[in-house]
Amino acid sequence: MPELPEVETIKRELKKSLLGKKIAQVKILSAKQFVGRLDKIIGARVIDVWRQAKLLGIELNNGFTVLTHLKLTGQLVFVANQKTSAVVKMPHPLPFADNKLPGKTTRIIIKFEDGSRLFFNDLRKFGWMKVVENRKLKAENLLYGPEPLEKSFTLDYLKNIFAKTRRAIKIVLMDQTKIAGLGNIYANEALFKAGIDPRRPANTLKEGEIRALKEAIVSILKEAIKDRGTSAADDAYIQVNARPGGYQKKLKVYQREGQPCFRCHYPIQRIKLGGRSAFFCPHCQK
DNA sequence: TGATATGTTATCTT
DNA sequence: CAAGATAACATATC
Repeated sequence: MPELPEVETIKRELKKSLLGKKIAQVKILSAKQFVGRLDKIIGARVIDVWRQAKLLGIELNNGFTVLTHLKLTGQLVFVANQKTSAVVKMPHPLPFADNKLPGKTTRIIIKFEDGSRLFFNDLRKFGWMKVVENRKLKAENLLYGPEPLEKSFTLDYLKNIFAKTRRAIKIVLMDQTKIAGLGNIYANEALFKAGIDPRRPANTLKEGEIRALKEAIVSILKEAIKDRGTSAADDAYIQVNARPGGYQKKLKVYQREGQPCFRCHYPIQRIKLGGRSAFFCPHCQK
């Protein structure tokens, strides 16, 4: 599912594809997933594409931004200008989208003046697109903690937030108001790399463990971005060109229940934490 | 067939 | 009241 590295990958590709393009038409096939005034974006040009946490912003030249959250199963696929607007057959299998564009999970289509199209597919309809005036974006920004790949993500900050709660460390890692962009895949992977049991109350972590965890988060996210994200089993995530990412080959614990730990060969366990699956090695993670 | 998975938010509980 | 826990959302898959 799209977490920080996946949304970052989408952002980089979209920026290359969309900069300067003028929105000509928007087809909304699932009304509840498009929020705000459509007339505010027709005729506007894309001047920037940015990411905060798992949120994507497409900034226009008229003071408005199209915010997008992919939630669990959202996909953004860009198809360059074609002569006709007929259905596109994709060269690579498209998870949950019928391998056609538009497909049965296509919810919104943004058409640009040059004939190119951006398809927003979403099997489960949890994702959304929202037209927001730039000056109202600050309210959205306040919802998120520091970005793990920016300077504000310091050891002192982590020591501080962990000391204040006895919630399980994995739940704190996935709390977007504390740290921006970590979801189930990378929270599990980072805890394995740092050798920390996901159930540990956050306020019991020692300074050395927090340092190791911080280092694990940063190195794993960087590596996953380099590999253009994780397209795990039954996962909707694909790149803007519809190809899968590559980091699923490097997963150490996520979706590996019952398989041997790469470090000690003990079977990886799966438990429920806060209603979500936690994968870990009981032997290597204390 | 009914449980399961998933990120976020709304709502309930402690 | 605030922190923490849980339900709700949609829908294909097993």
